Amino acid sequence: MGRPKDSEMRDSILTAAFRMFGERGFGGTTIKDLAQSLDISPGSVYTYFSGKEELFRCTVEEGWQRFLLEISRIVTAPKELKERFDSILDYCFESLKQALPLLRGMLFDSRQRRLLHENLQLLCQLLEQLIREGQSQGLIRIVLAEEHVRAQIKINVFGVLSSVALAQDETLDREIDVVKSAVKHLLYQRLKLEDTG
Amino acid sequence: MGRPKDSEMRDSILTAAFRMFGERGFGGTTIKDLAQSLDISPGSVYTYFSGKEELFRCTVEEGWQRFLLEISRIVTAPKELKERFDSILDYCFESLKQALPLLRGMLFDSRQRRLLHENLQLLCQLLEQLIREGQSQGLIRIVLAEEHVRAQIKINVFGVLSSVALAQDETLDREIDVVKSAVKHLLYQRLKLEDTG
Amino acid sequence: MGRPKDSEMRDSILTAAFRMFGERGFGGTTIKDLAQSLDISPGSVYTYFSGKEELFRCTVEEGWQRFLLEISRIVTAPKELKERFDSILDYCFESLKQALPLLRGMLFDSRQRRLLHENLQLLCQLLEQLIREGQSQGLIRIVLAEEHVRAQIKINVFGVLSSVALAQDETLDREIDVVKSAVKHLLYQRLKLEDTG
Amino acid sequence: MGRPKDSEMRDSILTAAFRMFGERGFGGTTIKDLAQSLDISPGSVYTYFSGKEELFRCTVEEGWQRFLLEISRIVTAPKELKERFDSILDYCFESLKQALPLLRGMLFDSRQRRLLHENLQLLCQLLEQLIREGQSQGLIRIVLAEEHVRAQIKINVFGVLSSVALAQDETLDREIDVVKSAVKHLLYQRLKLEDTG
DNA sequence: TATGAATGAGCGTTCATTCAT
DNA sequence: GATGAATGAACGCTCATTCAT
Repeated sequence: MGRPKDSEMRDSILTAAFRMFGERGFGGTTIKDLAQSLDISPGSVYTYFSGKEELFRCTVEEGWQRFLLEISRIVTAPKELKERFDSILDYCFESLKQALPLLRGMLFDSRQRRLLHENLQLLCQLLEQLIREGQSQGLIRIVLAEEHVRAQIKINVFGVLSSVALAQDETLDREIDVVKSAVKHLLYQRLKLEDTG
Repeated sequence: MGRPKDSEMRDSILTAAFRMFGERGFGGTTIKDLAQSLDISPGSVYTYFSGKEELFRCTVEEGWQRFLLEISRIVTAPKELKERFDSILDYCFESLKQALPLLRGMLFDSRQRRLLHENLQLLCQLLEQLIREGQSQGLIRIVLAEEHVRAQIKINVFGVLSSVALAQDETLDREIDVVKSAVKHLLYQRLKLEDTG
Repeated sequence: MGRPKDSEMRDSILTAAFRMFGERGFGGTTIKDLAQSLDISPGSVYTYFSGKEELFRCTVEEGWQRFLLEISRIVTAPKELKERFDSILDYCFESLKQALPLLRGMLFDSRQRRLLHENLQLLCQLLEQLIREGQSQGLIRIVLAEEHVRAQIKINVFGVLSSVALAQDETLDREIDVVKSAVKHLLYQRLKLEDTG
Repeated sequence: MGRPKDSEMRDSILTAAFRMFGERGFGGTTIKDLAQSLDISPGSVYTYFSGKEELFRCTVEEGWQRFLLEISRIVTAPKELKERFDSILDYCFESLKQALPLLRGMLFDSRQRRLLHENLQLLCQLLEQLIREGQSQGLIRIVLAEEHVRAQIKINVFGVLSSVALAQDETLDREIDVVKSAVKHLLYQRLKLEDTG
């Protein structure tokens, strides 16, 4: 009996792809280099994925689906608004840290632009839902036109992502901390919540 | 042989490169296609630039230098703070519209990450300078820690750029209008300025 | 390890190879597909054959040997000349129908040229033997130089094979009928035999 | 000015392709080997042909068109029937000698089967036209059903081609002579023409 | 200077073959 | 014996770069 075509190697490839696509982008990543980094042969990649594009898509989709599902879970949880905001902030920045290579990979290839935009929009919608709830509970300090609220959410979400994604690796952790802290302040100001961070 | 200066051809190449890098990204642009669009031979490109990478770098740098110089000029102009903010907003969004292809080219290629980050940081610094001036004049409503101000500038600058860059072409103009309007509102709130936009 | 003899598996592989080489040619047939069609693993093929080339050679040889043995049996059977010619025609065209895929496989791969030529020559020799017998019995209408007889046999044998092999699949059955009928007429003319077909 | 993209190199490639496709078939010919045989780089082939398939098609089509045009010219020439038959025989076998590599290339790749069959059918039609003329002039000894005449032409044309194409190179010239002589005899018998060959 | 045909390293991908299980 | 995941050489093809003209 040959070795099982189970998920061990497949996961190894996804992990390595996750890192390499992030470091070099889609175009900058070659199957040969990817295989070499795993000490396997280029051909082996094709045992688990039908091609480079599919490998990228799998790498991306799995992560986003898990992420958005969790955010959705937090948004609809039967908890205080503040607690949910805190959870989301924590989870988002934790995920950002972990998924950064892949997010860079998406940012760095135009073919993935639509995919990234759509997934970020879904995140914005979930956040907007939470903010609307806050407004209806009278917790939102400043009332803006719906369009402006939406735009500010978007600018902040995209801004956090891109400012972190474009940061140099040496300053990455500090960048994330600073950005997270700033977002928290902004949020608490807007929501009349006390800053406990 | 060095690069001939003051050459019209060099500028033509930069202009065509600006457009093509933006439309197709770095990897999607071939020297042959670029040359064909100018009715010159591929070899001629190498008379003015040592290679594709340098051409990209030059295309980017020239644009950014012009842009940052103008911003700097506005920041230090002997005018009311509000007027200078308005000018900057107008000029930034106008430039964003025009330079979007190239900005996407930078965003979509990991090799250009550092370059884009550095230039955006320079823009942030100029904006921060203006805001500090507003603070010292007592025009800033809410006083934040220096670090938070800096982070919020960055998030907004990067957020504006990336939300526009990732937008689909069909919704681009509307996206820019909405984002610009939202940024203006935010700014005027913070600066105790009256919204006249 | 050598080839196991008397193995059912070996025969199964040869049968499947016969069909697949014919349908897709040598280059178009992959060991993996062949194995899949038999619900065995690619590696198992190598238990019975040392490689793809040997498998092809074996597939071809076995068929030809069976075919030529039967032709030889008919030629030397103690029957009327006409009856033997009729039997040969029937058997040849029946075999042509069945073996066509493989014959195409041989025709469509230059590596098999010699093999095909040799086997067709053997068939020609058997037919010539029969015709010589007819000549010696005074049944042949026109006496040609030995060389011309041999050449005409060859042209007809090769012509029948290649005109059928090159026919499109939709017109194949009709092509075979027409060619067989024409060959029969020719033969009966030459042999002063009555056409009863 | 660079070197002209004129027909010299293109013709060299066609000539080399003609030989190599013939020797090894389509699948057996690699662009790298082809280029090496010409002492050029693989990439250069793509300066003149968009790919391997197009190169093959060009190699084939050019030859066949020239050939069929000449046959057509002979068939319709204002000359004696016998003279035209002689010319055709001479030209066909001369062409066969010269084009053999390519014909083998077509025979040895199933993708080209239809192309070869169609072109051979066109040749058969031209020959049939000539034979019909002979019949109407009362020069044909034996009258067969139209279908049988057509089939016999086809068998002979395909038979000549394939018996020569499958011959080993060492016996090629002799094979061609013998086959040509046999065809001539057959033809003269049928046409009540005197054999002067 | 300008040219553009020639170059050749390197790409994604295929598949006959091997060998640890 | 049978397995099938792993292998890696080789494929067709691309395109940044060079250099004879």
